[in-house]
Amino acid sequence: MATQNVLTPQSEDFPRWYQDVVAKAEMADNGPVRGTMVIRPYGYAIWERIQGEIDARIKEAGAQNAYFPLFIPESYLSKEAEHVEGFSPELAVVTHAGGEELTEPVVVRPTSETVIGEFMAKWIQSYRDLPLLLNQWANVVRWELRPRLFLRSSEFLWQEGHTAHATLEDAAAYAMKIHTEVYEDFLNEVLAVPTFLGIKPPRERFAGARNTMTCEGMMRDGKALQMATSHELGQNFAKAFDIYYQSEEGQAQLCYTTSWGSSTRLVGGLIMAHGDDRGLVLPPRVAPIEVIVISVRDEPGVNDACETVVSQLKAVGVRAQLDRGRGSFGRRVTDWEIKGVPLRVEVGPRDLAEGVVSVVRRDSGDKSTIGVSSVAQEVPALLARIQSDLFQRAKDHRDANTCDVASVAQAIDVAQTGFARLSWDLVGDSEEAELNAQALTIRCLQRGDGSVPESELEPDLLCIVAKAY
RNA sequence: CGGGAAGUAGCGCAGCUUGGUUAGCGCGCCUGGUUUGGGACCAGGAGGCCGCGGGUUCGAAUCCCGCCUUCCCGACCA
Repeated sequence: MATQNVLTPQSEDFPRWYQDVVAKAEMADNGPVRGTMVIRPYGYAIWERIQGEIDARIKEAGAQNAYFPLFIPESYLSKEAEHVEGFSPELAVVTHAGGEELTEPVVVRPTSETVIGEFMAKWIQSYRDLPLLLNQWANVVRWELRPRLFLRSSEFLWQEGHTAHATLEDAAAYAMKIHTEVYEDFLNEVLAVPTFLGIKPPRERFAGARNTMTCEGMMRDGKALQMATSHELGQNFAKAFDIYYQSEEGQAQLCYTTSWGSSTRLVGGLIMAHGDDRGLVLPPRVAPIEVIVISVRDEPGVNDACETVVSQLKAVGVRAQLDRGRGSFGRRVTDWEIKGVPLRVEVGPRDLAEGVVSVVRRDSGDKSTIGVSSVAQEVPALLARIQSDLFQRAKDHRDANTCDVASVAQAIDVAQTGFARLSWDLVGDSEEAELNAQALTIRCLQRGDGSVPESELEPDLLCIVAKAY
């Protein structure tokens, strides 16, 4: 029987394909309140793997986890002028509680610079208290105008790091450290998504920051997605919240702070960076199930062999799960493909008679047989291969769809289907407005060698222009 | 929030123009049986405030008004 489309093909309607995958892979549902999201177990399992990998890197970078309240006094937001201006339009504000009107409304945090700043001021006395390196895993609320599951929901889950330092140089170096050693490393090594690192042009900066860094990934449709961000906040928040320390010389000095975050949007990016017309394609390192072992027939000899294979895989640390045959074989295969399980092991009587099992890669569809006794040896290597092939495939796709251009007009043309890279000198205010009018944005600024500049004023910078999610 | 489209069973849709008995179809779901190497088949069955509220009418899924939600394109954004 011919395989037919279970999902809308990407080429026909990419946004529709995305929604089909989210629904059919059982990742998430819309919540009852506009813009909210119910994350289903399979989607949440992916998020938990993302959390684990990012959390380990954050701790390796020296930050500690803490937790701050969901509710923030409205007055805190107003303490930093740009910050309040940036976030006011999308705040959810609680005016009534306990059956009474509150004397001061409280906002549901859209981000936590303000509360954390308040407590940093309390906790920091001396230069010996610096740097103070904090992170929290939390939910935040931003009343978005156009929500999309995972990519932009009114409430989302994220980690937000907040640090205070004695000097600008130290703060800048730490923000960069997080950007490369946590975010870039995670995106490349775990999500298998190559990214362009750079700084945001002034107009796209975080509200209250003096510099915003970004990791921009390319989706299968050529659009950009900001996958993580790090901000140097200078002394803006330190001034607003009186974050002072006493220096070695006994002087009161203002701190320099940073903040940095990554969210459940990463799940959306993961879907769009690797997925194909058959559904999700998960890199093994984020896959809750790396290997699905399918019994072709629900009969004792086959089932016993399946269990042996699963336990051998688990013994070498592979996340393997058994699908014992209930329902048709084709149906089960299709379901696991939609869910993006990287490797499928098919165990059936014909193969077993020859002492082998069939192994099929989700990413390439390549099918091979391996001896039952060598499964535990060969599968981990195969998974590693899939991981690196997926990264390479994503990189090839990105590079093939990134073009150097010499004018804004060419950039507008190229950025319809990919990234355009051009000299930042060519883009003034009116050119930027021209791009924006075409639904294009400057995703980031880079040096010629692809490294991250310190400011937009450096000479000879390049900018990457694209449509974005 | 502006422009467009749409809300009828879990999902996808027909019916509405021209109001009229018990509102249909496909997939899915349940039961039994036969199946299982790429979305199986047969038989039986369950499941509906036709998005919400109001109006017109003897009578509304159908006509009118308001609202809500979802999707697409913008502005905002992780």
